[in-house]
Amino acid sequence: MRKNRSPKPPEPCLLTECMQVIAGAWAPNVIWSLRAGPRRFNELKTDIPPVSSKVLSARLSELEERGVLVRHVRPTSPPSVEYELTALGEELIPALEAIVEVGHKLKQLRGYEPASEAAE
Amino acid sequence: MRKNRSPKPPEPCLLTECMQVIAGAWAPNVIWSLRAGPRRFNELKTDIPPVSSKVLSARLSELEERGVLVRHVRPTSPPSVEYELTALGEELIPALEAIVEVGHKLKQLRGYEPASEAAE
DNA sequence: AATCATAGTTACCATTAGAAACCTACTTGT
DNA sequence: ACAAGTAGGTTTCTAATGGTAACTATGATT
Repeated sequence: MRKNRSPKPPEPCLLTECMQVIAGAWAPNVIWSLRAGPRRFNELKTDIPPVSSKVLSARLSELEERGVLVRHVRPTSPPSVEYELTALGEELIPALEAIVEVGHKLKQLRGYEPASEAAE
Repeated sequence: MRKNRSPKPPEPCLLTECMQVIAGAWAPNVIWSLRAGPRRFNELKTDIPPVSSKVLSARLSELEERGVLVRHVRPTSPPSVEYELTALGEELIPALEAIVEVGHKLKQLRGYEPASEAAE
C-alpha cells in the first residue's frame, strides 16, 4: 500500500467552514447584491430573479443567524425591511470577487471544451 | 415607488455561472484535493472524510461532465482510477484559495459574534 | 369597500444528500 | 480450491433542501 503521493491539503476544513457560511441556494447572490449597500426584500428579489420569496426568506434568516447580515425593520407605512452586511459579511466579498473573476475565464475556456450536454 | 438606490451589481450572472460549476455537495473539496496533483477515488474519500461513496461518485461524474476534471483508468491489477484537474479545473483554484483565506478571518470574527445556535 | 404594496408564510411536490449494504474483478492467504 | 481483502463503485431507503403557487396581515390609496 502506498502512502499519500501528493502532499495532502493542509487545511481542508477551512474551505468547508467558509463554504458553510455561504451555503444554501442563492446565498452568494444575496451577499453579492448587498455588497454595494443595504437592500430591501423586494429589491433582492428583483436582483436575483429566479429566487422565490420562500427561499429568499429562508436564506436571509440563515445568513442573519450566521452573522453575515443584519435585518433592520423601519417603521414606515408598510413596514420596510432592510438587510445589510455585517463586518463578517464583508469579509466574504473578496472570495465572491474571485469567483466572479473565474466566471469570466470560464466563458473563454468553454469555447474550447464543449463538455456540456451535447454528448449523447 | 423608488428606483434602485444602490448601483446594481453589473454581472450577477457570472457569479451564478461559476457557482454552478462548483455546485453540489463536496465539489469544492474535491477540486481542492486535486489541486496538488491527481488522486484516486479512495484517496479523495479519505481526504474528505464525511463524503460517502455515492456522493463522491456522483460529484466526480458531474465534474467530469462539466470539464473540471478528467478520469483516467489505469490497467493495473485491480484497475485503478485517477482523477485530475483540467485546465478549466485549475482556473477554479484561485477562487477556492480566496475562500480558504476568508476561512481564516472568519475564525477571528466568530470570537466576537456568537450568533450561532446558542439562541433559544 | 375594494384594491394594492410590502414582507413574508404555508402547503405540496421534486430533487438532492446521507447512511448502510451490496456488487464485480482481481489478488492473496491457507 | 476456497475464503477474504482491495478498488471502485451501485443500490436502497430516508431526511433535508429547493421550487411553485397560493395565501396572509397591515396600512395606504381609490
